[in-house]
Amino acid sequence: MAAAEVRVTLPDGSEKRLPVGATGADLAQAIGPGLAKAAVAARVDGQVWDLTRRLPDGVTVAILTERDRQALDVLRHSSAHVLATAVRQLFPHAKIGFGPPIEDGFYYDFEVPTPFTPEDLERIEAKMHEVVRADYPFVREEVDRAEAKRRFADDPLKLERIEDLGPNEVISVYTDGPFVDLCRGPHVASTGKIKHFKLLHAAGAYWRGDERRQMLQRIYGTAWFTKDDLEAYLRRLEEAKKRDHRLLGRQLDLFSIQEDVGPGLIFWHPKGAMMQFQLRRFIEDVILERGYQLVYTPNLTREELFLRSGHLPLYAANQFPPMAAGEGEGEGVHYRVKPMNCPMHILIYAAQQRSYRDLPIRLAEIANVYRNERSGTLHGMLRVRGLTMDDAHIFLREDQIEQEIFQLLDIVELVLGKTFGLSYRLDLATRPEKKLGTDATWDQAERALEQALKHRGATYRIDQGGGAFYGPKIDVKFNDAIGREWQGATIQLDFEQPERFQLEYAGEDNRPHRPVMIHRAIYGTLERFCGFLIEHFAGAFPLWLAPEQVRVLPISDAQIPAARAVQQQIAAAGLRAHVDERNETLNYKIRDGETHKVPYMAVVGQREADAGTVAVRVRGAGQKQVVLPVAQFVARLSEELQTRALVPAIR
RNA sequence: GCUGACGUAGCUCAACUGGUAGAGCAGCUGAUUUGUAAUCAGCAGGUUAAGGGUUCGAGUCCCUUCGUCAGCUCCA
Repeated sequence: MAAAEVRVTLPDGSEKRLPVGATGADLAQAIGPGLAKAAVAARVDGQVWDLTRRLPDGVTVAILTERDRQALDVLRHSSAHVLATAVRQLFPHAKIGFGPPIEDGFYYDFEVPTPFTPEDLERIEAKMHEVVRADYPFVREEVDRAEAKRRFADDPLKLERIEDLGPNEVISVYTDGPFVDLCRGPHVASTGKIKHFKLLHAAGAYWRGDERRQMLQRIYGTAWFTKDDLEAYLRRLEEAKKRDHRLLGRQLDLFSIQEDVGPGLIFWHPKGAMMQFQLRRFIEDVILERGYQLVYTPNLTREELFLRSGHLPLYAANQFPPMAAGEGEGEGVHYRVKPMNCPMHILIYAAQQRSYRDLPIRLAEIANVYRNERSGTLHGMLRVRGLTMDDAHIFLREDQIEQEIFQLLDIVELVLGKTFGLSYRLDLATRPEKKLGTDATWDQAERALEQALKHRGATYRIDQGGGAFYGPKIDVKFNDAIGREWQGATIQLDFEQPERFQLEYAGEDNRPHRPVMIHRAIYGTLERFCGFLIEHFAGAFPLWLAPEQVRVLPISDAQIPAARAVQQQIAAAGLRAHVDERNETLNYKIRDGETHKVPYMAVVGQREADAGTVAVRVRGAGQKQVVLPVAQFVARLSEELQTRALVPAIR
């Protein structure tokens, strides 16, 4: 009888009849015992539900198992509740904030009088294991607003949350054993499902991310379905630690930050500077072939320039304060260090009359700019105050925007995709709250970028409110060798500054027209990109970037002259090589070369000296060695260098 | 900027409840002349981040400043 049944559709399109009141768990059981065992949650008409909720008639249901990413989020969300359960037992007066799943785990925010110590975390984790062993079911209840307020009368943060819920929202409450939380859900069936987790660290976090509100104490943890996954994740954290560019930067003598000079200011040591030089040279070649022109502009300017550009009202917090002019100049004259190059390049554009025939005009400058980043945000080379941008500003007609975006995406593909072998994705970042210009120009600019992306056939995501203050942008996000996401390249469209500077070009109609501007960077900044490269390659750079490409190792002093001759042949081919003439054993020199991640070591013993060969040791390849005539060795390396190969030519 | 933790030799780390700063690696010197991831010995190296305070006595306790780290926020 139909009234006693509900009908649900499965993902394969088939239909299943269940008794009224059947839950997701019942459905899984009806499909098969294996699925019932593996089931974590149900996706009901696209929404993830607890397995214990009753299925309405006519819905489409998919049973989520450990293989579904959404199931992992459910597990982590439940883990956050287990964390809160444990914290409430150990700290009964802790007020509870939010506890969502995140990228690789979960967190929960608590308001407590004193921050959690590492010892607290150990105790909390132990208590969590007790909660798991107790295997409390997660019980969902729907309550009305008055009831919700009554239940959370002692939790001001939750009360605030309840106030913010819309009038028609269903208020649900989940209970696991002793712990009750206001929560949308869903959850796993019981706390016993959570087995493989670990608390990672605690840190302060503002309530609702607002720095004017009180600071809560956030505990981060990670949780996985299997022990292997958990261990793999913890290994990944270890791996990330080993790749830390601050550590490798010191070990490989690439860069330093000097307390005497100030935070966020990078000293590029000779080896790091060589990398920067190679990166610069590469990108300059690429853009010069594509119609760009190099310019150099001052680091300082009268601050009126930034008033005119619109920086001062909206960007002053990120700029260093003004400095007075020298003696003899007017009292009121103040200078600023530049945080961006755009106004400078605009002045070059405006320095002469421009014709529609000249456009696009592409002005590029790899220049230092300085931004007064908040001290707490600074981080090695990845977030600095002195930035070397591979910057360019393109002045063009509106009808040229699309073509130019295509060219820029081509450059991104050439540099990030082809040369560095990175996979990346595109974000379209739209107008932020603090912005210049009218909604009409923003509409126009956002539409232009979106059109270009669509016509290109590119896939992209929308980053709502992520744009620059003067215009929307396409941000390029790429992944490194261990799966982390980075941002560098950016393409920004700007209708605003041409307006503010009254830029013009003479059109075909012999009348003045306003050009559009594109701001773009491919590496982003050389600091961040270099920091990324260090972590991505774990310091083992491809040959073309490696500061030291070949180390020639004489086995004893007797082979030093032969080794020097080899070094000269290598250097003559444009490769960076040096001879390790130190009075040490071969083993020592090899260990030193490996720890410094030199791509090739060329061992010269008496046999090689006599035969005109080298015994080549490839970085990381262990004892395996290839004996080659010097000329052949040099030829193979030259090829590897020219092609900017990512894998060694000799293996 | 905010919250918390931290700051000892170039690097990694020691130094009991306050009692004269110590080791390994790196560096220098010498011996050794080495065949694929550390040869041996000796020497040198520090106003314990800076400044102030408490104390007979401070690396250790207190205050201020600077910096670093984990986050929040922000972002190339």
